[in-house]
Amino acid sequence: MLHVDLDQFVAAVEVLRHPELAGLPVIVGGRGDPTERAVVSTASYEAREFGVGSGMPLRIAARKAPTAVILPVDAEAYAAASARVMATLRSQPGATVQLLGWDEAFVGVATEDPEAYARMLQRAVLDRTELHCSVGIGDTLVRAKVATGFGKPRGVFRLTADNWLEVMGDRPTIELWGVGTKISRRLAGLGIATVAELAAVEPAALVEEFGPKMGPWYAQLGRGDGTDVVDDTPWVARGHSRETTFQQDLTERQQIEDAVRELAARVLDDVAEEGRPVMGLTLKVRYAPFITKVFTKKIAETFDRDAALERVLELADRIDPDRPIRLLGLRAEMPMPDDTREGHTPTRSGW
DNA sequence: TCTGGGGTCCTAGGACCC
DNA sequence: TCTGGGGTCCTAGGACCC
Repeated sequence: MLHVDLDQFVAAVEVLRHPELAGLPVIVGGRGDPTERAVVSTASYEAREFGVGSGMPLRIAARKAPTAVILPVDAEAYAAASARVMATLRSQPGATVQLLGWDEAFVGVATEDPEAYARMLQRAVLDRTELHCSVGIGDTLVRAKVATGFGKPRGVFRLTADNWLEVMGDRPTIELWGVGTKISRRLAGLGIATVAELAAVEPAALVEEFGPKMGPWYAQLGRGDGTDVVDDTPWVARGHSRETTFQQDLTERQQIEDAVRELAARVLDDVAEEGRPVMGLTLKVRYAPFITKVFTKKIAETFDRDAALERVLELADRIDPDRPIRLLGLRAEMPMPDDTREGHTPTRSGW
């Protein structure tokens, strides 16, 4: 199968409608104001030359790239561009498309010449959307996804059981899809630093450290193994959430209650729009950069907005009003129509 | 002059039941 | 005269992804 990833997607969409920005360092993040608490969504390749990357505080990005053009996030524009890209992929002969996000998808297809098919996809996307993409080819989803990184920008790369260790073996485990800073550090603590070392480990040996599911899962990741099925079942959200980071910390009781009510309205509207009930609530409170508390409440399934709001306010009673509040978040969980899957391996998108 | 916002899934521990 | 063992549900927290 193939994995398609748009190159610097958000920045590319902005350049399309602001052609004068072509070739300039462009940073998209927050409301486009580098004095605010916000982070970089995407940086153009020119901006990356300055050491700017996604997830970086906007304030720091602006300091590193003083000449960069900083634009606000325009989610609707990216969603529209994304829809055109995905429609293009779906219209290709024999293609099964599994979305991974705004700018990524797996494409399942039976073909004798996947490289030619990949080039054909790139051409079709460019013709219809003026956007460039990179394509990974693999015999598992994991290998296809990792392969794309070697194809960037605008290229094609293939990873299979035959060349996986040759290409990935000496690289640190953090380069695997699903291994981040924490896990790579814990693996290193077990003497496992490289992909080859992870691939060689007995899956059961990782159970003690990572648990019955994640332990064997990481061993499998090291080998690049996993499913090779592209699943185009339409995605159904498990829940909806909203978060707000306040530009100035909240300190007054009334401010806090107002903020909770506003958050609840937005989240419950999202749920109501789908015509689905709420069955769980999670309130997140950040008192300081690293002190976050979550309060969870399972509730009787309800379509009643006022009833749900009551439960939100009950959770909010647990907020400590004497500590300044930097962030509030609320998540509503919805029952899954047919949630009877059992004995599943971890199923984060694409797994 | 640090660290957004919207998602997913897993794990551990306590409560409770038989 | 002292605490087994299996199971489920719930809550809180952690980790990762784009």
